[in-house]
Amino acid sequence: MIGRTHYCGDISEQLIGEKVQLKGWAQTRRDLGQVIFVDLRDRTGVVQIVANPEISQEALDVMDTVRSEYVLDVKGTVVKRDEETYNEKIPTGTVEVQVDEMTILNESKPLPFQVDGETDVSEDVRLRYRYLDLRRPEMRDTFKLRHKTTKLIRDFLDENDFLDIETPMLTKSTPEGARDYLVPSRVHRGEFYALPQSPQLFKQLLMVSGFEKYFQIVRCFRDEDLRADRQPEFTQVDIEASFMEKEDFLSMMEDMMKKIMKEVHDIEVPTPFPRLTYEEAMNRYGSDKPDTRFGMELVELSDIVKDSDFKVFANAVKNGGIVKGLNVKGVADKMSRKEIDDLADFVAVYGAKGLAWLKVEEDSLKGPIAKFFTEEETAQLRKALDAEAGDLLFFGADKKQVVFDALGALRLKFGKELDLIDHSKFNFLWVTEFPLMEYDEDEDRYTAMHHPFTSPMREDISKLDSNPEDVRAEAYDLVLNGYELGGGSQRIYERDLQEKMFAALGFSEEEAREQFGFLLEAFEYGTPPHGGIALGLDRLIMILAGRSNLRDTIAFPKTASASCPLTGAPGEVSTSQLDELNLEVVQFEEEE
RNA sequence: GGGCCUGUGGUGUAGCGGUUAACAUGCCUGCCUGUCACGCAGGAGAUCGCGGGUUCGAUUCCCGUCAGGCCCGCCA
Repeated sequence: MIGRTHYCGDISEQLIGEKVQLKGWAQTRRDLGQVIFVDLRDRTGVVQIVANPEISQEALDVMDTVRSEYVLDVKGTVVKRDEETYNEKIPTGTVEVQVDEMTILNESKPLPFQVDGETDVSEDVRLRYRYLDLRRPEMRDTFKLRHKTTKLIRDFLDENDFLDIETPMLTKSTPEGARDYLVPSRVHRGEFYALPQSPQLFKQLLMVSGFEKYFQIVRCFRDEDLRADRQPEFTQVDIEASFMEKEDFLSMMEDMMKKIMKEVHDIEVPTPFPRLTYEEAMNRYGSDKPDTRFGMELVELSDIVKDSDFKVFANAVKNGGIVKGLNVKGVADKMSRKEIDDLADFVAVYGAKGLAWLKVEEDSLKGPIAKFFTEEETAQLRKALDAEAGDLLFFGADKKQVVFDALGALRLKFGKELDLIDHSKFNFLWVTEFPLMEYDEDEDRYTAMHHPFTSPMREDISKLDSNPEDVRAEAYDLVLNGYELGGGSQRIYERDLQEKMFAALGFSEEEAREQFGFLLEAFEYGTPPHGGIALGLDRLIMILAGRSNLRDTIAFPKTASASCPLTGAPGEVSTSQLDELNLEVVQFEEEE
């Protein structure tokens, strides 16, 4: 090591008596007059250094001027502490370094917030001074974990013959999918590059190229509104393989996740991962990314209530919708009428027009809608919902999607609030058999749920023309603890099937050529069967690090409005820059 | 695009139609040879996000706006 003999975190009882040289930051100073302690921190940890006049008056005088976050160069001797002065809170707490000689390499202004303390600082301030925020051990550890994970992924894929190949950041805008970030071209006036939403098309071209196994840990960009688990630029582990059977591919991905869990958390994740079809996931959890760390599944009740006197239920079924129930165990007496009524507002954001409920008593159901049900219906409801006295039952009756969304969200809300979630669990699962396409009412056509190159399941191909919404895709999402970690699919590689797909999506051959011509052309030159997946690395790290905020896993993230408090991005540019690009900023006014 | 929440010394919070705007921590000065979130004594530090309105009087109530957060739409 140059300039230092050890890292702070390495100082241990093995080194007692040795002269060491350390460099780092002064975390806290405790000045007792004739003896001064400083906790010296580097990226490995903290060790106490001590100065007193018996060792060196000069060092003591320097220590006297040290303040928080001064950068120090310390030479001294490792000594064992008296037993009654051990500090059990730090790994180096049984030893300390007696300072012979100390240089202040740099000073620090008083900090906008304390680096050593808890995270009781607003995120706004943390992001403005991100470089200080990142000094906090908790943050440092997250990025060590991130490095370790990406290294594991690279090593694993390398061992499995995958090649890391880069793809362009400046590429062509395609109309499908998310909104693109655009980059104006100076050379080609009036034209724009787009930053990639993912390297999807390029990785398929690399399959045509014959690389057979490709991966990349790559930045992707989507200009859509943000969420706690969404950033405008994010990192994908992008993987594609030729000639691999789907089952082999999924099992390899399972091995990769298994290895990560073993190395990072020393947890044995059982493989193969459980699988749910999309339909089953929606029916049981009201979500295509179910959190299976707790039960409380949705219960199908349409058949029981389809002829009931409660018109809301009966009509929902009559109009092609469904009725589902959710049994929240044992809370009937813990929730006030107002708390229950407020839940109607909670589900309203998902389009639910109300939230029916019943309290379960020893031999009856109680609540405003109880009177509508016959004895037989009541008995069937109790049985279907496994209702016991003290339970609170909620019902959703509407179009399928509304019921799924509303009850799915309600289930998660109760799961969290009733503390039903075992946070030591890592529940991986595959969700399969997604619909190939969904109807887009705005555009009045079907759009690909994944993307237009996702292969339909063989047995559903015949339905492409007649019942496109019933065609299932050869696609799979990897879900962990209620987060979608990533999604992939087997791709279409046969020309006639691709044409059928485009036709089902309402593309003419010319339109398809126009938008994806280069890929279609490539597909005419010997395309191997292939498929792959893209995993959200930031989300994976977020879950591994036990965070609920994606920003904590990204060194320099953006705020919810996609700006950067540290750099001030985005910002205006000079008129000469605009001139070069042949761009003009028009005055924007509120539109009607 | 829509909804909800937040904005008070550097930081984190309290507060109220009329206050000397409170507390903790940090900062500065002094004292202290075993602290470890050291302690003790003293001190400095706030146009209460910004603009407008209501009012005799607004940090407090109302409207707008900006910034941040969460959610729906959007996004795989």
